[in-house]
Amino acid sequence: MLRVWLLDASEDLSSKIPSVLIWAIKEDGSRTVLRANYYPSIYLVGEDEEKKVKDLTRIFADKVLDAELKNVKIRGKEVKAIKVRLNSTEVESLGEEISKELKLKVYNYDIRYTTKFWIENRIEPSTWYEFVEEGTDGTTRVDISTAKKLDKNKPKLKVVSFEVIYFSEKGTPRADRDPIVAIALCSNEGYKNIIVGKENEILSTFCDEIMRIDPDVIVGFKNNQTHWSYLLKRAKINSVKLKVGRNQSEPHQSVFGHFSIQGRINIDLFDLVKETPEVKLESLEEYAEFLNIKVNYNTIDEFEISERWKSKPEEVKNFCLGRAVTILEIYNSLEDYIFELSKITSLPADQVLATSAGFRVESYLMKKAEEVGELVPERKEIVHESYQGAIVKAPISGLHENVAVVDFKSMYPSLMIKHNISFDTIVKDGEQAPGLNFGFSKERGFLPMALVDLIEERDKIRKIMREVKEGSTEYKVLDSRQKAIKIITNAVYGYTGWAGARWYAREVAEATTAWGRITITSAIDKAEKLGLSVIYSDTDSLFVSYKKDKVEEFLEWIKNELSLEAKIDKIFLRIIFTEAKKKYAGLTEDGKVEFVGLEAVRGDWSTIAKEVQSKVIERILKTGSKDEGLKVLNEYIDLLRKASVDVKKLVIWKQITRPIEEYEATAPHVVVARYLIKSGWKVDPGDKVGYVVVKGSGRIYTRVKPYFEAKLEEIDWQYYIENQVIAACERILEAVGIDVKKVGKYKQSKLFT
DNA sequence: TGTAGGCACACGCCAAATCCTCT
DNA sequence: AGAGGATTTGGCGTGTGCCT
Repeated sequence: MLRVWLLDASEDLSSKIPSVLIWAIKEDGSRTVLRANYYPSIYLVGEDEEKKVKDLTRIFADKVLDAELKNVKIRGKEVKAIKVRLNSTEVESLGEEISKELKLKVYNYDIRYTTKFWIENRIEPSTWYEFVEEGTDGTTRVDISTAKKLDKNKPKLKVVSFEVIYFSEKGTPRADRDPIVAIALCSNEGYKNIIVGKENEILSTFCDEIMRIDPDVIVGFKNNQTHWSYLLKRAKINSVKLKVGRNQSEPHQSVFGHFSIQGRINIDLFDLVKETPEVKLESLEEYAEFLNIKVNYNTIDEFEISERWKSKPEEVKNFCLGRAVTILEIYNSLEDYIFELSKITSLPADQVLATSAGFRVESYLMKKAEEVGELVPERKEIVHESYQGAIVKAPISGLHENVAVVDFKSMYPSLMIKHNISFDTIVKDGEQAPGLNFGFSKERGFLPMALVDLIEERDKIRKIMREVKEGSTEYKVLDSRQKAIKIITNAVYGYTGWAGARWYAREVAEATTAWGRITITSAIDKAEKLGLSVIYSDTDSLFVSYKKDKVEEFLEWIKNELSLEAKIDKIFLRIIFTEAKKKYAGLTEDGKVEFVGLEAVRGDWSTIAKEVQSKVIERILKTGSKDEGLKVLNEYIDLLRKASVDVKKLVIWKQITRPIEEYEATAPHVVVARYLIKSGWKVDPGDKVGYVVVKGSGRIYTRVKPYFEAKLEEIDWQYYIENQVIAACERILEAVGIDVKKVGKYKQSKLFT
């Protein structure tokens, strides 16, 4: 018996029979690689099955191991299918070939061999298993069918973080031209090093150290998008082999720009930043701050890094090493979450972060499909018709006191379960979804089943958590797991309405929102009947005047009459609404001010505008006096008139969302991006461009500059006062009854001419 | 390699309206 | 007074980022 924790799997290219190499950790802590034969299965559906089973084994004798008839389900419908075990890892091309030759519809075929490995064998990555050993041929062979899951804690992984500094005379470093000047390496066993010197030596030392430390995980920031391809290119130029893999191999690009390193897990924290909406500029330092991780170095902007390398290399080295340290610390705080997400989705930790929500849900559903004999439809392009979504009730604008926020608990998943909404339960007769000409049968559907499993699992974990010491390792692992489950649960509804989904079902998404609308509408009516005035409502939440007894009665009614759960999410002592939906700010019982949707939480407003708006609102909420708010605004306007605000606070950041030539309109941020590109900087979709508005006349785009080129003297203060600071505060003050245009003397006065 | 729809808001674009200057 | 260019106005489209 062999007990191992599974790190990753890759196709065994050296084997003649289809096999995988499984990278694993043994109980004694040693690292190992196992070899297992695995014949992937595809399914064929159509006429004349018995005959075609014979044809199959005849025509594709060398490519097919065996074929048998099986009862399976396609979107819930029982069908007979030929299950074919392929004697090949070329699943997709072979599947297509067989399908064409035998004129049968093919299922479970357009999935990568290694992905199928986990799913078909019902093995989860990042988990302990026991296998029966089959012997050894240099590598230990195991029989995958003997896999038995064990409930054991994750072993301690060896982790290395790295950061790279490139030198470029002008603009974004280019791998064909600009050298690497420093690489910082850091391990979770206390190793710390900044490698500098000749480029070929930097590269070989980097490889040597990695091979010596032999980490299970290599973590970086933007390593998929930048570092690995850059390092590979520079290694080639220097005739150095970038040996970092467990087989002395180089990193290789796998699908979708992600890099794989044999036997190790390559993690890019940038993937995590991108899915953290609170982090607006998506920088490492901002992310660290969000996670309450202290940064112990002075940040150097990418635009000045090469400059600084020439003048003060020690500072750059310190920066580089500091970043590596921070990367490691961030990784440490998120490690459990990453591996729990990997388990739930059956996507190796290496890939799970690189994939988006839709693919995580899909991977989870594929796992479930295997359990119940549901076939996996092929991925195909479809035309998506958009459908009606949720209801947002216009708020009663103004300053309110004692407002309770009542939330339905996971409304969409609950409705999908309650009404059995699923792609395999759609029926034209019987009870229909509200306002739609179809409904759902009573027989338990696939999606509700999957959702029930997820919710039950999460409840189970949360129950255990109550008995575990908060802050303990076990608690943290459980918490990571329940968070990972929640993310998958909440994304299932959206998945069904996603055009790229294998199990795309607009009807499912449409019916879910339809029942959602009925639900919230009836809740609003009931609340009003109970004498709770509904100040605002969005999708699954209601803001009501807080009367304890009545709210409790209301929650009871939801439970009994709607068979759904709702709870008081929070109580605002004071709350401000403007006329706009999805925007408000409130003071909670613990004295915190929360901003929702307002400029203060948007990444595309200058810091000064956000700061003034927050301060104005905070003052109003805390004092209850609107005049106090106006006072704050006036103080700040004086500061701006005196030009005594740091340029950094004036930068407006906007994302470039497409290749620059695809823009139709001349937007300020696009003009700046074009200028940057002309100056040798790379601006790709997803990059953020920071600019300031300078003095001049006419269109704004004619007088914008990259933030690092702007001087304080040229700032257009008038713009910042009117279009940023006042713009952000005006609607707020108006909502509480102050007409800034009349009361404020600043709007009309030309300050600089 | 994109979970969904609903929403606000800035600013450019473009044409019509209005203003302004000059004859 | 009227021509004709300059400037303003207002509706609409583009673009971004937020909420649940």
